[in-house]
Amino acid sequence: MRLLLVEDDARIAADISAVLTGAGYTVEIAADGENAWFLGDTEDYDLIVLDLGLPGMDGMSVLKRWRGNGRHMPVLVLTARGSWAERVEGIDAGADDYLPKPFQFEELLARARALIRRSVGHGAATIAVGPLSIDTRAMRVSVNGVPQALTPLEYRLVSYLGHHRDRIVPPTELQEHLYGDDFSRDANALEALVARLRKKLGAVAIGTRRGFGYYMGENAP
Amino acid sequence: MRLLLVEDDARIAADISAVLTGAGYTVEIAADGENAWFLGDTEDYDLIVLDLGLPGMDGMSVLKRWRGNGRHMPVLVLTARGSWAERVEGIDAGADDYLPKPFQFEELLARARALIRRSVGHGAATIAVGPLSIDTRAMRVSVNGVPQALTPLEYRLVSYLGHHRDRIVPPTELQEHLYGDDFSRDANALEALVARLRKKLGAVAIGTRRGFGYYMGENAP
DNA sequence: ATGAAGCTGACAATTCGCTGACAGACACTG
DNA sequence: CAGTGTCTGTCAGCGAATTGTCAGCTTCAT
Repeated sequence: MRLLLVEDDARIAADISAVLTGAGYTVEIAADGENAWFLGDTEDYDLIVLDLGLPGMDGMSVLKRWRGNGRHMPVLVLTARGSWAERVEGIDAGADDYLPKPFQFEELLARARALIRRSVGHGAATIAVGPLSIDTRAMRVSVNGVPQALTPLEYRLVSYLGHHRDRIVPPTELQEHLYGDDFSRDANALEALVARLRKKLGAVAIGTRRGFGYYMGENAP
Repeated sequence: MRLLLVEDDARIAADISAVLTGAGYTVEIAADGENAWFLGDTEDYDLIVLDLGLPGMDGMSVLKRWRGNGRHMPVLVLTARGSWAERVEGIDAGADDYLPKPFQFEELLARARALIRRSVGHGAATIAVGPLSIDTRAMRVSVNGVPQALTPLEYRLVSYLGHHRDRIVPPTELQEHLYGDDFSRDANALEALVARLRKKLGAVAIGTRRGFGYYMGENAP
């Protein structure tokens, strides 16, 4: 899962980023409105955490411009405490959820999970695909009810494919979501990762559509 | 189920009460500390929802006096957000759970249900995980019945993991709960703490899922 | 048939978590 | 006030798990 964190205070940004990274997300940071707008408009994120009150372009304007351009990724807005007017304005601007500052990191994670789930159309904390079940809260994957020992990277891949079940996911998209900005990796790293996963979960767990990408779930040609 | 709601703001009290009543609970309201203490000490409730910052006797003192008198009904404390010191003090005073304000009513209900379930399940005060038993009231941990001398920080870690048994707790979450917003500590501090604990409680007490976090209880693999 | 795309096993580099030693902060005691 | 002991953060080094890379192989589409 790839997140964009828009926050101008470097220290706060580092803290939040650490928490999100610890929860298994790939986090990129934008420190001002211009940059945030550009990244949000051109890149593909699973969630954007947007702090209002930025230098440069105002956070609310950034959000409005994204929505105006038809970008509809989930956006979680961090607001000042008790600012009701801001909330209302934000709802109109197209925010998906709010978190008044200061907040518990745990709550940020819970809301992030909820938003990501909702955005891809699943209501439950556990996603079931064929013989697999993915518990996004315990970060555990079971095959026919038997829990599997997955490494963090493996889990992130399964989780992403599970959230986008029945859809072909191009390798480039997967690389972006797994590795973020870091382009240093060989394309083969992903293939090796898939191979290791299939060995653990069974060959049927992840399908390949040659020339297009990988998928989980039903996707017969 | 009979609940006591301790809240001085009449409007907020009415709102919360309506929600709880709607969920099928019988709700009584105490608007100040003296009254709350009297009711909690003489009546029998399945759960007490306690807002701190009351007129008259302070909420924390009320809680301490209840516990001092041997009353051990579950208490859910509503705290100001981000007040780490308050939380720690509350743990010591004997609170069973926390909810930072403002909160979603849905979450209040969920936590209330969990607390009530837990309290009827096994006497509330002790959590048993494998060879460990954690007496949350006496703040004492035993291994196979043998009491262990734990330092305050060690106890807080065990207690937190015990309350979240069978769940992977990411290191960032633990750091937040142990150290509050102060992220200046080296990540290694937590690891050192875990190492010391394992030396006291036995290596099996706390498990590690590399790349994910720590856990107590069943969580293989 | 043939080249491209994808798979796989082996190996190496890197990261992560554990541990023992040490030091500063603090409280308690004589 | 000095001395002592406890608690906890920091450091450095070790071992192991994780992950990237490479080379050769298989499969597929045209």
